[in-house]
Amino acid sequence: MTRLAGSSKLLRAINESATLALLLDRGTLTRGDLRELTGLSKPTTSEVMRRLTDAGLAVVVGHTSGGPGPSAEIYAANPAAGHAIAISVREAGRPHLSAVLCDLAGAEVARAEVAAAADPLPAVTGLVDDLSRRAGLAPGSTRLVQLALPGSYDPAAGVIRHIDVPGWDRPGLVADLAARLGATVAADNDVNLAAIAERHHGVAGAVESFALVWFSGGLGLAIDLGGTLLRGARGGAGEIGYVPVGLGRGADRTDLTDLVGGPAVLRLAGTHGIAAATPEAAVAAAVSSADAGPFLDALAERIAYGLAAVAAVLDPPLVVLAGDVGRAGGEALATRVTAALRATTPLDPAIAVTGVPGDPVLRGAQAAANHALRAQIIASSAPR
Amino acid sequence: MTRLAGSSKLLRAINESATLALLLDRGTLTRGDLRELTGLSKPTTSEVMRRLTDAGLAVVVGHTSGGPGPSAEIYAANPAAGHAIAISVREAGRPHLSAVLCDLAGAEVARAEVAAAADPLPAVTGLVDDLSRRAGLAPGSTRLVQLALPGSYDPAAGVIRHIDVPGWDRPGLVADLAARLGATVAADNDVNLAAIAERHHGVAGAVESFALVWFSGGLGLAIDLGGTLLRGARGGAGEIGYVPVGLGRGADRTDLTDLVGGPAVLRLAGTHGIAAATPEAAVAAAVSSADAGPFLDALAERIAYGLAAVAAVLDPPLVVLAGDVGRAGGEALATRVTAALRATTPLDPAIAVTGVPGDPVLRGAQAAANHALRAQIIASSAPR
DNA sequence: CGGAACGTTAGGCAAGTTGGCTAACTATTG
DNA sequence: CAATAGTTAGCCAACTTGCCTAACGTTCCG
Repeated sequence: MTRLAGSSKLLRAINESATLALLLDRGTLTRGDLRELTGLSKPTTSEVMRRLTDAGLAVVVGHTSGGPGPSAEIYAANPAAGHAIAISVREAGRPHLSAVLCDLAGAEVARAEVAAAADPLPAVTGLVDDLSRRAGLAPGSTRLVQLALPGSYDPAAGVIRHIDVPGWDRPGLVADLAARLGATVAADNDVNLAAIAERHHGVAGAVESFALVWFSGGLGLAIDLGGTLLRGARGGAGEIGYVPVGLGRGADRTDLTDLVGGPAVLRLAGTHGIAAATPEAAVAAAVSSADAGPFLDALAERIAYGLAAVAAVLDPPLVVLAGDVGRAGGEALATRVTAALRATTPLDPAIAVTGVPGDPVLRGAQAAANHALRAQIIASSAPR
Repeated sequence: MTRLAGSSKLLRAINESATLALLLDRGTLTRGDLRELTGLSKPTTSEVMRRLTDAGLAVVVGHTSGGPGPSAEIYAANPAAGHAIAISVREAGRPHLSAVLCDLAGAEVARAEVAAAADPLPAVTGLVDDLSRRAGLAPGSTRLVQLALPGSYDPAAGVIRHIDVPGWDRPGLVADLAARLGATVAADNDVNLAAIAERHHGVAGAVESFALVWFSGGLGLAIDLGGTLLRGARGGAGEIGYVPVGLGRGADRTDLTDLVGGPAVLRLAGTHGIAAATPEAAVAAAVSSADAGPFLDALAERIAYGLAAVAAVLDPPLVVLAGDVGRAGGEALATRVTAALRATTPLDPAIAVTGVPGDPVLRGAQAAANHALRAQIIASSAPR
């Protein structure tokens, strides 16, 4: 609980934050709208807007017309009041960075892709400077950088774990980046950010909670509980590759990675006479061919096994199949998984295919960056 | 986000709530302490305390002495400002209710146990009236009733699911109770409430999050994430009895209940030559005997299998073994489970035995009731 | 059909209310 | 006597109510 107490300054700060938050949420509002939404009086609303525009946080974007009376000014949060950069990091032979610079309104201002050098520090700072210059921003005016990582970030220890990209596992890297950039640097798992994209741009817009299963070379799970992501003790929640299958021990031991990890999917495709270079290609081939039902059925059964364990622990109303393999499987795979799950357990979450177009990880990072930037701007409008 | 805006009245409400919350949290405080904690000035602190005492929410409980200057008044939240009742419901041949009435400070005022009639409505109202009368409270002065149920409550549908106690599955029962009692009625799963007890009185006081596994006749899991419990889409989170074991289908299918449910534990004990009437008796016998290692090892291995699935999804820093069987197993079982888990998975949550004495469900319900009552009182001190 | 009157709405200004702060003062106790 | 608890008085900041002006669309009469 926020234990706040204070005097008139606090009141002013509260009212300004509330007004700015409304502008950010709803886009454009007139003074009259704000008056109704905040419950404040006309003079106060005017004063608050005067302060917000003076501070460069709000701008007049138009005038009403058509009705009786004078035209009212339409306000919006100033899109240029802050900028954030989302960076997706992945390993593709060498470190590869995709980045988007967007403004406070969430609009994309600049975009870049680089095959980076080994040392992350100059790679990221160079990318940030490049984007800022191309967007015509003063260097250092980016207030927030969101990293999407193929690993898990432990903020308590300040270290990125389980990451295969060289140089990125150095302790203190995130803090060093923040110091060098003069910006807040947030870091999160790529699958978690894909889940954020799913909530903003995909099929999970309306649900209270959902779980997103990421099938690709690796295997991952993101758990969204009412809009906040579950991260676990050391950022390790959702490592469902370790879910055990059967009671085997030692060499006999089997886990979910052995069942539906990338190599396992390729092997399964092979036993059904489907040869492909990647698991997603194998699944795509199966979906488009006429007689590949048995392969998909077998794969769905394995996926359903993993989902049964997840559903028994979390009981999510919706499970989204994502990642290259999940997307390639499409509705054909989703309906088979649903059937397999219903046949084996009494739990019945809805199963859907990801609805995010393009690069879900970068889109999710962009959404997360924008969200954090808004929170930062709202908080900064209320000093102390 | 609470989007609040307002005038001086809001300020006063904020300051009063903050002060009352501090009193509830810290027990006893002088005006000077409050001044320091809230940052308010001397006259304002006096005014706030005058209002709180006038409203009967705070009382003077003593005076400082020893230092120079006049003695300062020591304030506390008025324990009699509100009362709550915790009721644990279970099936024992016939419906059985255990109840505790406690005041705002959390102190027990009265206690009752009844083997109740079939209809829950008169049983509960009778119990509440009886406790109130014995505590010398005016009828209807109890503002909050917390129910602990061997089932899951779906607040959206207003129905208690998966409950074996006759009469308690009637739709609308909780709302009817609230109307008849003129009080807020909260309902929660008994294992969830045992987890709350574990946080307040047991071994989970300091951790950020933990999972509590309940071994008894049935099998349950409570997930505490930073003090809030995960409940799932339809209150079904933690139904780990459904976690599948191996890829069998149909009659061949095995789940965790078949492995570590009460009957399964009894059977396992039997194969190791231990005969007992209940699973907890079997485990207790094994722990106290010298040569029952093999049984405990086998049981620990099965438990570790279930925990591996839970840990892969949630990555909790701590797992507490609770319920009759978990408590009977004690440290002997916990160390074996730890070893078995380390041997099979790379995940390494700490494993501990429940540290809650007495009836953990009722204690947890009492803690939950007290917490909700405090929130209610704080909220009611800030009108609108 | 054109223009003036009317009603409606945006926004500003002035006076009044509320709540909290500072500073000075009184009272109390080791 | 020195230090501290608590009160009183006056001030300030922020919000509200009520009223005013100006702008705009509509309507109605000449």
